[in-house]
Amino acid sequence: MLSERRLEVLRAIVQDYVGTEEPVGSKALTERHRLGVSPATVRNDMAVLEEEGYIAQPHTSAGRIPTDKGYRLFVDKLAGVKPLSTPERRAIQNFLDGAVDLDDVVGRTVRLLAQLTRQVAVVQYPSLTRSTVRHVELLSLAPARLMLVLITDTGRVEQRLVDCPSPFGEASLADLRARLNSRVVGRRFTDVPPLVQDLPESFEADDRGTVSTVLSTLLETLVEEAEERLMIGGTANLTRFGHDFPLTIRPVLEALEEQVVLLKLLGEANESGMAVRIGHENAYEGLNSTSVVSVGYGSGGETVAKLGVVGPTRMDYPGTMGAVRAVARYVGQILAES
Amino acid sequence: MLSERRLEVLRAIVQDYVGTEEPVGSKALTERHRLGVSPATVRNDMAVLEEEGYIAQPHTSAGRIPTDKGYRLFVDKLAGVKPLSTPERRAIQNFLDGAVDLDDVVGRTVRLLAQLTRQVAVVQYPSLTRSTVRHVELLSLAPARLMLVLITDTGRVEQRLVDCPSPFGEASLADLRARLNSRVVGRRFTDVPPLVQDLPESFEADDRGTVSTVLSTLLETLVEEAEERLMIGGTANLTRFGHDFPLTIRPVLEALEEQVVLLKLLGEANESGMAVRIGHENAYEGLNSTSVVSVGYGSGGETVAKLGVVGPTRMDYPGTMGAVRAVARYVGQILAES
DNA sequence: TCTGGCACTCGAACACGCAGAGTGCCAACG
DNA sequence: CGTTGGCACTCTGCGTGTTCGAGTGCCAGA
Repeated sequence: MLSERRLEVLRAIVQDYVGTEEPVGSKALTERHRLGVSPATVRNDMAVLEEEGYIAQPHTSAGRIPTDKGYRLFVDKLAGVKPLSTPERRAIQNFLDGAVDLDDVVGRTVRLLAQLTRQVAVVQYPSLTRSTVRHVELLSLAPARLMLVLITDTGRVEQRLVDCPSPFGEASLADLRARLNSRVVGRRFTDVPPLVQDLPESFEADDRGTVSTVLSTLLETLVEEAEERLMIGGTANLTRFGHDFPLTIRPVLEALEEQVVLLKLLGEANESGMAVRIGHENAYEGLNSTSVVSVGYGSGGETVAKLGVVGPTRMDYPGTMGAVRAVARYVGQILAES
Repeated sequence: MLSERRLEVLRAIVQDYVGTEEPVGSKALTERHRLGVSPATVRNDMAVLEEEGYIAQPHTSAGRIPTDKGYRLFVDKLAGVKPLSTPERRAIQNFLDGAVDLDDVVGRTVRLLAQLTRQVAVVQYPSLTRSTVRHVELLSLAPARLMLVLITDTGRVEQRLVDCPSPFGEASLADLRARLNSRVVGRRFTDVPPLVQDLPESFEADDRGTVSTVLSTLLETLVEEAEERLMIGGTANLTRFGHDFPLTIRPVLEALEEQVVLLKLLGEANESGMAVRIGHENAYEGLNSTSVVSVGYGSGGETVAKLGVVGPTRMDYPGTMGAVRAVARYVGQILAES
């Protein structure tokens, strides 16, 4: 176990490096932090920290920079979550309150998060899997063509065209609509399949084919939506990375276009709290030099989706975590209200 | 007017520069193109071209690179649109045919375009302004709360919550739904307002407030959708820009996040054909070192939206224009089928 | 009008030297 | 034993000077 002072030295290194983006040496450390010891002592401590793998030197005779392991220790033991200032909180709330629909909520959230953290923001649309059905609507577009519209309690709407095997009368349509709704409204998506399985049987032989088709389209929609949507913003912040440009930024941009990768990444967020994945802790190779801070959000204690930011491992963790948490909280509130 | 050979020299310069990304000199030109004259002659021609503003030297004693004006001439007079190969066409069609809904069509289109041109692709969702109404649905969520769902002929669905000033019975609801649909189905969005203006009058006094609210929400939806949605892809291709990185890429990323800017940009696409905006021809400053190739697409001769790519001014214009045009054509077909 | 030749210019690449920052180690001190 | 000051060493970064080569402009001649 590292002594108290050595931890303090590590904290100082992380803070300075995050601020200056330059390797930090022993002398500068003692000047900028009240460690109460001389540079020589700090040097000894640094040697130990390096041996343990918490810090490293880019080249001989340069200052030290934290390793992924060092950041990990910093996040776990040395840093709190920095709460936002009251004006910041107020600004968040005002900004989010202006949203008119779900797209707008997500859009505003992503811009807000990007601006607040000055990093790339990723927001997942509220998940359908956890949602409940608010309404199912069936519309007749042509004699043998229906449109199925599904409305969720998070305000999301999905529509599908259905080609019927045989013409379907208005009366049957109204009947199906009524029965379908009475069975599934208020139910969770995952609970729906068994509830509608026997529906075709109660219809006339002529209509059974169509009813089955409608049902399978409905179930398909639920499943397909497990592949969920994302919104991304703040990519211009990537240019702040600094030195070794194209090499760093390219794989990140590529990763951001791979929705699957991002969803997996967000998915790793711990159910309860916030997840911080640092550098190589990210399974996806392109993000090995970035950290991902993610958290779930939702209304009424239930997590309906995740959001987070992607930035350089050299980021202001307390501030970022504070911003991410605060935004998630307010989005949850907004969703609960609508 | 420039002589035939000088135009030929300009074409050669553009082609070589696009290929090599390096300033091209007189000697290299004569080696790589059968111009039939000596380097010295080419030098004289280059001096003229430079005087006229078609090419420039980065520094004295470097080769020449085309200016925006040079590219303009190249695009207008010297280059055709390079048609895609048959396998390419087939690949496009196969790829787009797999789409299941509108989101998917747009998503696939953007990926396709980015991959084909190796540049940033921008695709606008089919516009509502030009669309017609396929169906309006009203659902009762609570005694004084409705949901308005609007379905367009391009398969797009928009929903809005409506808080009623007074409770609204099922009978009135059905009545309103029927009358509304009989008036607006098949109509263009822009034609709708006058058609529904007198609707409230035909309802009971108690319900007029609600009917007005519903109508204004509907009209609002139409207007709001003038602010249309976009999908963007292929941003990782920006890293191919090369040398002077952060300076070039940053404003482009910023522009890409400003949907308003992009919409305006696409909007400039000529009704009939393709638009190519080169460098400083772009009104938006951040895109001064890029070119935008855009074109409208739609089903049945009608343009419902635009799509295009953003890339360095040093791009393969014939190839890019060919790809953009081909993709637009196939997307139009797909939309017409669904 | 085109061509070959020639002097000139300028940027890229490389070597050199210097200053500054930072380290590791050691001996001395409390 | 932990801490401290001192010292020699090792790098990187930067500015300078030099060379090399590509490319130009101009001119005289075909």
